[in-house]
Amino acid sequence: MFTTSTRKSASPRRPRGPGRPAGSESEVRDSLLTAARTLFLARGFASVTIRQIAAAAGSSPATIHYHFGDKLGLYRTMLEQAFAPVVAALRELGDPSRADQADIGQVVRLYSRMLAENPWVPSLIVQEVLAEGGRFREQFIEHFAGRLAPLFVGIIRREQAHGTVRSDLDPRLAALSAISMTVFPFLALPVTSRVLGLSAGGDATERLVEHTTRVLFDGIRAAGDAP
Amino acid sequence: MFTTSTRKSASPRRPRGPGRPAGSESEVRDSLLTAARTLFLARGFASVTIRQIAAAAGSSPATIHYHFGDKLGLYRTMLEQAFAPVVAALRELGDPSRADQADIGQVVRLYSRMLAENPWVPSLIVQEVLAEGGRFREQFIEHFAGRLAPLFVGIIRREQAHGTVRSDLDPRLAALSAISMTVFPFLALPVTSRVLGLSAGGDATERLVEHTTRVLFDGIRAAGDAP
DNA sequence: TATTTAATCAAACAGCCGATTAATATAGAG
DNA sequence: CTCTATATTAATCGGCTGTTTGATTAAATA
Repeated sequence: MFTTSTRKSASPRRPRGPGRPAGSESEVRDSLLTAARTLFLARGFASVTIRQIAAAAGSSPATIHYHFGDKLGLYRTMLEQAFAPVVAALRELGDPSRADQADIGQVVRLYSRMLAENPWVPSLIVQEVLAEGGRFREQFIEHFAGRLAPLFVGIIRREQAHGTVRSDLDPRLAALSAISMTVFPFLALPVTSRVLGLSAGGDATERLVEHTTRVLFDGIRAAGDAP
Repeated sequence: MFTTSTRKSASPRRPRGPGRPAGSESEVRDSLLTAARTLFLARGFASVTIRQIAAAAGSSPATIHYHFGDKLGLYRTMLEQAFAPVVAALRELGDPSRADQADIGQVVRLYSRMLAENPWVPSLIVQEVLAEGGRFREQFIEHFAGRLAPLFVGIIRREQAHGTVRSDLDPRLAALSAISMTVFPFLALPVTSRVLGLSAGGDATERLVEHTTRVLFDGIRAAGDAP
């Protein structure tokens, strides 16, 4: 057997190994972010290891440290990237120039569609916002809930002044009811899909939105029934 | 200095150490369960270590293994004990002899009070039922959601037949709306307390229940407004 | 009283975690 | 062509995890 024991750079295409890879553009960073997105948003920050992410991306833990410093740095970078379109979509909702024209039904519809199109948002809210010790609660309150909740309350107050919403309701509780009916069905989908047979596809979402707005505005009581 | 280097059992009351403790009744098992209850239900199964539980109970990890086999055994035993009163309270609700008399308002009130009186239930639902990989989802569906959801739907169907609930609603979606408005406010309390200034005490709970039933039955639209 | 059984803990174990180091290989600048 | 900067990995580090072992002490039994 002709063994060449000391091949310096004998193989022009190593399958894997240390050293800068051939090719000018680095694709490893992006694939790490993609893998992190999939795993973090499905299973939460704590229960995903950087070894799992590196393996899913076909890379190594040290490369994560090289590009992102540490696990939290990767998480933050991934979150910013994932949230960018959602932030953009919701920013126009908070735009004061059109906020004083929006009605609750429109807000509910917009929010529901956002949740349906980004199924990882409910998962993130459950694992990193509502759960004790969640690593995203502060930012979520500062950037989203803290702005959207007053927006909701403001819209309801305005509609109460216009006479289109009953004035015997606490506007904060009315906002809470609207948010509950809008958000909870997406959080509880893993359970309701099995105990109520509900699904999540585009058609089901539109039916849910229509139902939610109807119940929110008019309730479930039969018309002829006395209050 | 008179040093007695080999005292065999010189101290009749050691503060702590190996060996069977004096006294016929074992209190260590109970204190372990109490500590596990506090820590598990606040922070979830995964992020609590058995060393933390043992330390909080003034015991040792090996004693946990002796009484409960392993970490999951302790968790299960604690859950059964904690859920016993809740199971008992909800069982009478599912009792067929009175289920055909209950109306949705009563169910919402009962469920809300149960959530308010057992603040760890919302925490458990978030961390171990809704979260991906939660260790309680299957049991929760089997013992609770799987029975209560059909109960809800059944009540709504019956009230639709009686003409007290509008018949143009999908009863499953109507049940979902009722559950959403009942449960979500308790799950989201860590957020809503800060962005809406809501609290959780007994008075606030009663106001919330009254508001929820009102919105659920009659909606938020002003009476004079045309649908 | 002698022996077995029950209950407890300190110490150690194997395994996984995030993070670091040192080696290595390419790209690009001078 | 040489040298430095960049990008990557294998191997390792200290630390923490759930679990196990063995010693130790009291209670129960005979």
